[in-house]
Amino acid sequence: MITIQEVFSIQSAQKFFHQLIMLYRPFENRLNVLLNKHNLHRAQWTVLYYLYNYGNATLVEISHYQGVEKPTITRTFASLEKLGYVEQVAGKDKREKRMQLTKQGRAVYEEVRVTIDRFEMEILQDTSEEELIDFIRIMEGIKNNIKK
Amino acid sequence: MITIQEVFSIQSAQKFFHQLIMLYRPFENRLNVLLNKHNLHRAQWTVLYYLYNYGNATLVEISHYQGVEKPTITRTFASLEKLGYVEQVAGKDKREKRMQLTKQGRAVYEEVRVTIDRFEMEILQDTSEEELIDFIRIMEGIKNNIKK
DNA sequence: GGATAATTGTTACTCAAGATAACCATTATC
DNA sequence: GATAATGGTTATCTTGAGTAACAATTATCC
Repeated sequence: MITIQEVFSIQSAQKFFHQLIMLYRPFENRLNVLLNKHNLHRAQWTVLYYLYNYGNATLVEISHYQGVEKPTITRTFASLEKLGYVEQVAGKDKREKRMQLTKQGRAVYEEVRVTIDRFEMEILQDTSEEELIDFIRIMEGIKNNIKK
Repeated sequence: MITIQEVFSIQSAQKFFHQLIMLYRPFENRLNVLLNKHNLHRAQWTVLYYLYNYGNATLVEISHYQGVEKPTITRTFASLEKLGYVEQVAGKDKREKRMQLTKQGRAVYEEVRVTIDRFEMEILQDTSEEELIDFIRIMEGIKNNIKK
């Protein structure tokens, strides 16, 4: 039984999904332009973000968090290690490869952070704090529904 | 001069951006799983969406709309043409290559639409119509700010 | 306590989707 | 009519992801 209310919802949902897709690509483009100036890419940046905010992590942790497969993170770790931005920490296992930011990695993160913050403020200039908080809450809910 | 209010905003903005990135990837994964059942990918689907809702379009139109370069759309058009989902329409130019959905293309769109709608409803189940509409409005604003 | 299962990570290979650069036709403009 | 702009293509490269198969280590279960 389809009600008028549900019909409206389907249309809004369609529009929402389409907007999300259409928003993401130009957003990632702009982000990558900023990151390229620091010889970084989006995938590396998200790992730096995680390590900066959560201390250290294993490959499996990050791959779960980001919803990608393990080999993807293996490569990202390897590239960040090569750049000297991350290093290994002893885990409780011989299997575990626990990573954390190096001093240089933290410095780079903070440097790039300034650029990204400026970009964020530019993009979100018309958005109020309240809207942003609502937005974040909704996104978290959606993310949980996706992972189910 | 940084006020407390602005400091909060920066933190919200950081979180917002991170959530957007973290949301998008699993979302695209799930979407692609659905689309793969119909031998489609996200990039093709967005073109089908555009043509279904806007009638017909040139390569340049779509590349502007999606914020990607022309060669990307050349390939997407080519693959959709090969599948028999789109066809050329006469434009006002000999240069223009104006595309529209074929009968089959429209049928496929509508068929896939049902699957996608179900997915959308599942993901957005906790979100109200009002929140959705707010969300769409904010995303449109952000998209405009990005394109500047 | 030892066989089996699970976990952590890697390597090799493939693919989607995008970018850039250089180019050809065609149409506009000066 | 020469030059610039527009629409589109081709060739080549890169990022970032996936799958499959595997090795090493640790947990579990009989």
